[in-house]
Amino acid sequence: MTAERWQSVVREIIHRGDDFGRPEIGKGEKLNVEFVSANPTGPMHVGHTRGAVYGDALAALMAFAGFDVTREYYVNDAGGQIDVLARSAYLRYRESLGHEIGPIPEGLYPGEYLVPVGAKLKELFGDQLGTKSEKEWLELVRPVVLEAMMALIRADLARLGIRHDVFFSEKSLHGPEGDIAQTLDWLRTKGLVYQGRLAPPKGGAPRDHEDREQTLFKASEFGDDTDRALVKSDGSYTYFAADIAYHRNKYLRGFLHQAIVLGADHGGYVKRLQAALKAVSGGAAEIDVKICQIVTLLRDGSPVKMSKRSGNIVTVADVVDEVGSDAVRFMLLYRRNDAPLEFDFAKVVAQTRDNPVFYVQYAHARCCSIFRTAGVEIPQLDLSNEALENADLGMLSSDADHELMRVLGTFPRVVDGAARYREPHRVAFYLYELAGALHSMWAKGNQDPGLRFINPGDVKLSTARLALVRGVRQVLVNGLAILGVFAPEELS
RNA sequence: GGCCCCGUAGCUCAGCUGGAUAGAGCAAUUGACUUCUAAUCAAUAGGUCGCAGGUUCGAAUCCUGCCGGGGUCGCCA
Repeated sequence: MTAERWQSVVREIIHRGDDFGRPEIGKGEKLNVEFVSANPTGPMHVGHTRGAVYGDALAALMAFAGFDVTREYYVNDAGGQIDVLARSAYLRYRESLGHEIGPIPEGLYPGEYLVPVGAKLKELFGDQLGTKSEKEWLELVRPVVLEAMMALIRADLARLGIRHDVFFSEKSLHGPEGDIAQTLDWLRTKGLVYQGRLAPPKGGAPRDHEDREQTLFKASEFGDDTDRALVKSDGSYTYFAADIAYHRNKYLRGFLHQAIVLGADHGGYVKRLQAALKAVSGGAAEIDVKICQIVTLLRDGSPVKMSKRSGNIVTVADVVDEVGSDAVRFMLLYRRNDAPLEFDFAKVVAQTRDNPVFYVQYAHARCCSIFRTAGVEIPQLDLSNEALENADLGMLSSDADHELMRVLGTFPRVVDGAARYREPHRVAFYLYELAGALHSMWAKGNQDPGLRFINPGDVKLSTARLALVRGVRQVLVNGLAILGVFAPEELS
């Protein structure tokens, strides 16, 4: 009885192909997944990698589950750090004009990646910037260096196979008629903004607490721990004010479902974000804030020391160049997002069972190899989907057959759970299990020829077994697609 | 001090959305290559699920307290 169910699973896989296992939970509703959103002040470093990969896989998973997904990157191009960046680039500009700049002053970005930006500024402006006031040249330098940094970041994301649909500028929210102003007006009409004082935080050491009257948002009415400041003492908006406007903007664009991927250091930001969206959407929109815990890089068993001051940072590019995008992605996804993770270069490069990436990819390659061999050993075999769907699957009666079919049959449930709880790692673990079941049956075929996938003396059995292998391959393809990991036809 | 995350085999981690004897890989020991690619497989061994209570027919899982590790507590971004 269960055997019949399993057989129907194999048939269903072949029939539905890339759609097999698709959970029907999104119903075409719009979902915005915001991830990475690294500050555009330099290339991406490893710290960003986990959130980038997790966010991308989450987006793919939710798309597979039927959501209309938008991948979004919030560009923090409005803060004081952009001026610091522009000054740093200006220094490189002077350097490219032949001025002696000496060591990069404390507080500016020392990275070599700004050298080409200096040259670009020279190309664009000649020696004219030196004749202008700082206010003037900042205006000219900012957009140039910003674009250059975003180009670096896009290139880093591309290395990981990540592509965002929308790059949303924080700066575009500012201005007298901008979203922030409009949002604050709207909040005022709802009585959610007031002038008041905040009690100093208990314990700890508040660095900058000023007991003064200020413009506050009633975040505590929506579940936050305290009310939050909206305007700085110089009259400009706080980062949070912009963020409220940004999430309202997403809501007004029709995103009733939102997800955002943040690093562990932003854990304290969760409540206020949820409060903000609750307030601006009147409770109509929900945001799922996913926190990625830190990654410890290990080389030869000991942590890789990084120091920003000495410029000794490991970048995304470094890691991808060393181990490859597939290995990086799979290893980072082979762990719950909210658990800390050790990333050991030696293990990630190893092509053994120690490394689940190659184990799973090898399973896919093995499926392909079986089909190549089958075409040679039994030329009269019909390997079309139609023929395999109509194979006599009752021939698949060994324990190994049953185990493999059983694992195949659990794929839809695994994906459904992964999508519901936004946990792509479940798919990664599942693929590992499926790969194991295939490798195991393969090895049994070495002992017992009756368990081989290809039996030249028995076309009927071979057809059934190949239908099974086609099913395994299809599920590996569907799962790897969610993770964004390549499914190779052979390993070289 | 408040809030958040973590504590499961020597190591790295699943299981946490209550169900049956708690799982996998690595490391250790032992076997399988004239193969449908052994980049693989099979077997042995290894655990008071941080501690103590509570809820329940039943707890690694839910609740409370404590211990240990990490993060965070700005008008920064």
